[in-house]
Amino acid sequence: MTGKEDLGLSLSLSFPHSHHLNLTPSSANTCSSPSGVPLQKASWNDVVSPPPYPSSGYFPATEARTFLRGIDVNRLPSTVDGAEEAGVSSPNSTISSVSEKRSEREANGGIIDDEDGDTSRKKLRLSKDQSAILEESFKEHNTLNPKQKLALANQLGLQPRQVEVWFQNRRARTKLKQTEVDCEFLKRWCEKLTEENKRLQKEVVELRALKRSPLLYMQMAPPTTLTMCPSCVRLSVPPTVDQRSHHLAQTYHRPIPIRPLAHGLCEGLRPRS
DNA sequence: AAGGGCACGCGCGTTACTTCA
DNA sequence: ATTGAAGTAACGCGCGTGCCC
Repeated sequence: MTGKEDLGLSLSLSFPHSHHLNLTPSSANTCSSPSGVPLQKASWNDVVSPPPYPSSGYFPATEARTFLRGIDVNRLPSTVDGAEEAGVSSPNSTISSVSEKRSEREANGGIIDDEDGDTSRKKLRLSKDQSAILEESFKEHNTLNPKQKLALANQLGLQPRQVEVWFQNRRARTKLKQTEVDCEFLKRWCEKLTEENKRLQKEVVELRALKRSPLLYMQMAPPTTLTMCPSCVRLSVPPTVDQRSHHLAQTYHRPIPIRPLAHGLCEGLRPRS
C-alpha cells in the first residue's frame, strides 16, 4: 500500500447525496461531518442515511479466497484456518484482544514477553492482499462484531487483535481525512459568504444613494434582489441569495438549505399577536 | 430497584517501525 | 549511505455500555 488511493480515502468536496447543512445534530450521539458523511454511528440530521450495513454475509467468502491465493500472511502457512488456536500468532501480536492484553499486562506486572524475551515491538507490515481485503471489509462496515472479527482474522491469517487494531486505525484515518475535507469546505463556504456579504452591503449603499435622489429612484427598475416572501407576504431574503446558494451548493455538489433559515427570518419579522 | 465490579469495545493520542524520495 | 518525512501497526489510557451479582 503506498498512497491514499489504495486506502479508498479519496474523499472529495463533491457530495453525491442531498445532504443539508444542518448544524444542529438531531441526536445526542451523532457523529458526522458538516459535509454529511457519516463517520461512525449517526449523522447530522435524519435525512442522511448511513451506508448500507448488511446484517449477514459481511464479506464475500469466494472473493476472499481468490484474494488469499498467494497471500503473505506473515506466519506459518498451516495456521491460516485456525488463527485463534493457541500459540499461533504473528511475530508482534501474541494476544487477541484488549482485555486479554490487559489481563496479561496485569499478570506480568506490565511487562510483556514474547518468545525471544524481547519487549520491543516488532512491527508487522500487512501484505497488499491483506490490506485489500481489510479495505473491502471496511467499505461494507467500519466496525466489526466479534464474530466478524474472528472470521476476518481467520481469512487473513491474522490475530483478531490485529484486525481490531487495523479497523481502529482505519476509522481514525477516515475521520482525519474527513476533518480535512470539512475544514476545506467550511473555509471555502466562509469565503463565499464573505464575498456575498460584501456584495450585499455594497448594494445597500447603492440603494440608499438612489433613494436619496427621488427622480432616479422612481425611474429605477424594480429591485432585483429584494422580494416578498410568498407565504407571509413580508420582505424576505432575496431569491438571488437562494439562487446563489444553489449555485454554491452545485459548485460543491451539495445543496445548502438557505430556505428554512430565510423563512425563519420571515417568521421573525411577523408581527406578534 | 439501585449500585458496584467487571469485561469489553471504541476513540484518541502516542510510539515505534517501515518505506521512500 | 544517510536522512527526514510520511504512513501505519501497535500500544496505553480513559470512557461508555452492558451484564452479573
